[in-house]
Amino acid sequence: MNLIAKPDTDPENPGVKPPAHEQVYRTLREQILFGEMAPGQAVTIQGLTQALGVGMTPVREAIRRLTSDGALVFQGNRRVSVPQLTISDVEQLVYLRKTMESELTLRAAKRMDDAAIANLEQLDQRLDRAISAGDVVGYLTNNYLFHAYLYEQAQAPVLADLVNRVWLRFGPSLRVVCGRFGTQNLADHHKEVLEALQSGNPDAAAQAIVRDVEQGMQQVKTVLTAD
Amino acid sequence: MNLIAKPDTDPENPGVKPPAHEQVYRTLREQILFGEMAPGQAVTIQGLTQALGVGMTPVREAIRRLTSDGALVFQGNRRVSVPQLTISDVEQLVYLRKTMESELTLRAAKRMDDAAIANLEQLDQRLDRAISAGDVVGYLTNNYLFHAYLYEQAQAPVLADLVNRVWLRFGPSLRVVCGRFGTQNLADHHKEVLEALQSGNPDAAAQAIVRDVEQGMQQVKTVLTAD
DNA sequence: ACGCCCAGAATATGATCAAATTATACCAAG
DNA sequence: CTTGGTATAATTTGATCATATTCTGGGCGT
Repeated sequence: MNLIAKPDTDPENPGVKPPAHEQVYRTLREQILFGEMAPGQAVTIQGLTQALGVGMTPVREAIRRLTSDGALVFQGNRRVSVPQLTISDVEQLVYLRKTMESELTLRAAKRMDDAAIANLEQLDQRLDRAISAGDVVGYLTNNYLFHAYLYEQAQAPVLADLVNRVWLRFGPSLRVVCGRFGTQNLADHHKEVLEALQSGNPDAAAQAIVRDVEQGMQQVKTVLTAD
Repeated sequence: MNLIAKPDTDPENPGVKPPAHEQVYRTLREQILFGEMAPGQAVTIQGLTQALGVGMTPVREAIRRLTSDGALVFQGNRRVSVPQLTISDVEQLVYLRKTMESELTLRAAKRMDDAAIANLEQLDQRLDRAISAGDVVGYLTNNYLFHAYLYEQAQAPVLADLVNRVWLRFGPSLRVVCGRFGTQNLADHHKEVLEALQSGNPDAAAQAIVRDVEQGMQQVKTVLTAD
């Protein structure tokens, strides 16, 4: 075994360098999740090879994964684009989010200790700061991180995986919501979630998440019907 | 021998030839779904290029889609293999199947007319013939087709898409179930579903599907604990 | 308006490089 | 002398790129 220091500067997983197609996937995924791509926007392979400075094979693989995730859609002929949600889509996503995210919250609440709850509270404070500053990308990022950390505590990777897939579908639409309402008017129910966790009431936490989902998705539906 | 269907003999969409990566994806997907691949089995890119007679780029894209589906898993290093389910995985899949498939059945039952119910009954009869003949692949195929046709009637593509993803996860394990129990002992609750549909009782149909899911998943869990 | 032609983009292959697993040889200990 | 382990060599496999081919879509001419 070689114990000599490696010139690898990966902060998260030292010694392991993710392949290019993995990096391209993560980059595009974040751009979609945090509203840097608009619904209906076309995505071309050659455009991404130039923008990201990699070959086309990694780009192709990333696009395949994202289409399988529902984050991108085939446009019949061989074009892909960011999906535009219909009312029916949103209504199905609401059902999925309510059932799966409440279940995840229930499981997480039964497992979280004080340190984990404190971590979650810290994430929510960052979210509040982003809202106060009117930072749209910061809002979307920290809102996602809040939910993702909560669901990670449930120790249910299969469920969490599907929820992530669902989030990828309405990510681009969230950006449109912020553009219409602004970050100031985006009240959430995270405080209720935290209070329920601190008082050891899993059912109350799950119900608060359901309210959070309903309120957020209602805004998406409002923006869609406005077109 | 080329394992991929010829483009000229495409039965579904005449005149349109799907690209190679799409055909590779469908081929592998069916092999996983219908038990032609064993849990834990390694999947190599170069092996598939030779077996399917195509280049490596289409194979890579198909593998990326399948890993995103959860039908294949990264093995830490850059190898992929057919996943081996844990008890926790199965338990999460049970929750997902019960909530999503009962919802889909509910929606389908409210929409289906007599012709659609007759089609479903015909699919169930084919399933019975496969069981009588001891045809394992025929059983798995027709069982999938029964559920897939039912859920398709719900006109809820987002929900149906996620259910498909869930099925891909336990597909390989179903083959093991058949190997242990044989097709003769695989009672299902399809007749109850059909009766509920014919008598116009959506709730009863959904409850019958829940029983079908519970019974099938119980067998998977039994096989897993036997190891 | 209809059909043909051309530019551009996507598909697919093979070649090349890098990483990992397997095989082999060598050394040491019992 | 055999056996266990480790280090090294060889083969297999994965990752990436550059290139050739095919197809879609728009523009031009009739």
